[in-house]
Amino acid sequence: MAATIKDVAQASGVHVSTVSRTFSAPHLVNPETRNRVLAAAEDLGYRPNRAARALTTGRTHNLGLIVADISNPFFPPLIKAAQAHARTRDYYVFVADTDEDPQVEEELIKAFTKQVDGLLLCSPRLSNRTIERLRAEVPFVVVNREVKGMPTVLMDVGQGARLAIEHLAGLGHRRIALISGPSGSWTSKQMREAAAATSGVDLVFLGPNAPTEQGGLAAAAEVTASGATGVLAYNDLVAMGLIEGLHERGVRVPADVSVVGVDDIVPGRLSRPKLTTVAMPAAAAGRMAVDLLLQSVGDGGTATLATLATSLVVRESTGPAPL
Amino acid sequence: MAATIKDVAQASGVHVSTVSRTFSAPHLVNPETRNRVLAAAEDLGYRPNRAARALTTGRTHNLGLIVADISNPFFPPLIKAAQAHARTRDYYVFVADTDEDPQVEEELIKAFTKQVDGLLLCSPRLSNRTIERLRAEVPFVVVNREVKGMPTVLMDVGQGARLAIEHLAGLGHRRIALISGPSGSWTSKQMREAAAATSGVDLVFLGPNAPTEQGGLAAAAEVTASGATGVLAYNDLVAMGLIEGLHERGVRVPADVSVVGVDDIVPGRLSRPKLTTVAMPAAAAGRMAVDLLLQSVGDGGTATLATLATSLVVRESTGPAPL
DNA sequence: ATGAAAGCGCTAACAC
DNA sequence: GTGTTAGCGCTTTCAT
Repeated sequence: MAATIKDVAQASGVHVSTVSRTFSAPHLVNPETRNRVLAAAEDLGYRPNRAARALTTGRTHNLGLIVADISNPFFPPLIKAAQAHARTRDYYVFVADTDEDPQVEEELIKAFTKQVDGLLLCSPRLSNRTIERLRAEVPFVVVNREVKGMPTVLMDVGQGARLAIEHLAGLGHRRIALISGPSGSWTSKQMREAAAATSGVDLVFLGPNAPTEQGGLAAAAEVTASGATGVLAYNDLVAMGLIEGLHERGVRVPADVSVVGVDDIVPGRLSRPKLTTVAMPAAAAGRMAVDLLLQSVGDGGTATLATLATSLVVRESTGPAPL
Repeated sequence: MAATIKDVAQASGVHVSTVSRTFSAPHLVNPETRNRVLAAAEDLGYRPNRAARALTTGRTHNLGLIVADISNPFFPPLIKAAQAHARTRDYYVFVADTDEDPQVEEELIKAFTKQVDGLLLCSPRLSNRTIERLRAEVPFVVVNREVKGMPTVLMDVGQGARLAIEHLAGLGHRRIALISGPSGSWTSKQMREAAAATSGVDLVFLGPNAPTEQGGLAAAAEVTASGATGVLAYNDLVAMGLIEGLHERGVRVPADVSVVGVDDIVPGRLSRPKLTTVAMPAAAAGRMAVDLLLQSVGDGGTATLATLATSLVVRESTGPAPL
């Protein structure tokens, strides 16, 4: 059995409360006793039981992060940034993957409840109603989706989509296809609306599609059939899959069709052709989300909305429209 | 405040122990009372506090999974498989990323302690000695590394490396470069030893290298300088970076040099040329690790060693040696 | 500066 | 079948 506070108290000849103080309010205890306690603790390999501590304090100093698909390269930078940032605030973040399953997502939220002080919901697949209901159990901040009355971190894909389409239009493309993601996706909706607001180009909407390489691969046929020479894909994974699919059909990128992705994931920077993309500030979003969450944990939940700007990174997958 | 067991007891006119039983041993309570309790619980939105429960039972029904770099595509399938498998056993797994930092790794282990029943250490960067010491605090199973006296899941990279080199040799390559990973890597060592045991080829050892695309990119110069026409890279990421670096120098793959990776990550299946690679059974390893951990949690820790076979997947990045 | 005692939410004997 | 009583490991008044 691991040593408990009692063992340390006994070994150092003081009462448990003194041991407790030594760890949570060292300044309140006589340096001499403190050293004795510390020595005994060291000796026994004692570490405070965080779960037990949480039971009395109501604070676990843990944060949970729930993500739909950990294998999407978009998330790791967000996760890492969140973890690193939380650490500076003396918090740990534990991650769980829902595998895109709303039911699993709900279960995970419940499993996390009471073991964390708050939850980061990244691109949640749950309905707004469910999210609002679950909210009573544990503080949330939602990333990449708008849920009213809740702290939220958004990345301005609408702006990014606009940039991308202007870039394509500037290159002479007159017919542009938009490949959307999963049907309920907030991001897709934003992109669609932003695209619809631009003028001077012919828009065709394709999808819905799986937000993966497979989804992009599958969309290749539709794209060629659409007659579009420019494509804005739901995300980089889709864009890369699409490029592959186009390649298989003998369509060259960017000579025949230009494609731009969204996210700016690492593989897109190393693929051939290197992907032109709307860069999402994933790391900044992770940090911001932690900040909002900690703040909301502290004050009981102000519904701040943070919107982060996006930018366009032009690389090799876009070029002049064919004549 | 969320409802506690006491509230439910009060609301349903029974004692807390009865409420407790309705949740942890329903068959021991009269169906009638049970329903009354359940109704009250439902009504108050009560859910047992898992942390408090753990305090008395000693079982959290959580598992922790610690990984060096969550952005390496090798891990997500392992993580997902572990999670899914654990769920069937009524366990949840929470993930943390050490960012390749041993110090962070140790901190995370300590943070997890007492909040999980056991830990999955994937490709740990800690020294064996530290791992053995920390082991007293929480049960481990180690994946992708040999630590004596501890439950371990290994993938037989040695065998895979042999396969890869034979494949290359069969293609006529006489000079083969081996790009190793981080200096302390167990995997690198296995590969090196297996390679050294093969005959009939000229081996050159390159590295150590970062286990990432950047590492591969950086190794391109060494590879061309080495005069090798065949390369076995530490992992797929390195292989892909290398191919990119080779491409930048005008070296064609596989026409001029053949490269094989290790892992069989998804991006490698979609890159150009599609990567020939040693497939690691990541999902199976995840499931196996959970099994071993749960078993070791149950019986106090038998040090089973599971070694999973690897195989060679030949795709497009390898071809006949140039004349 | 330290001790005593109550209690966080829950389970687990042990009675009845 | 259900209530009673401890107690898990820790923090936190309140005394002293």
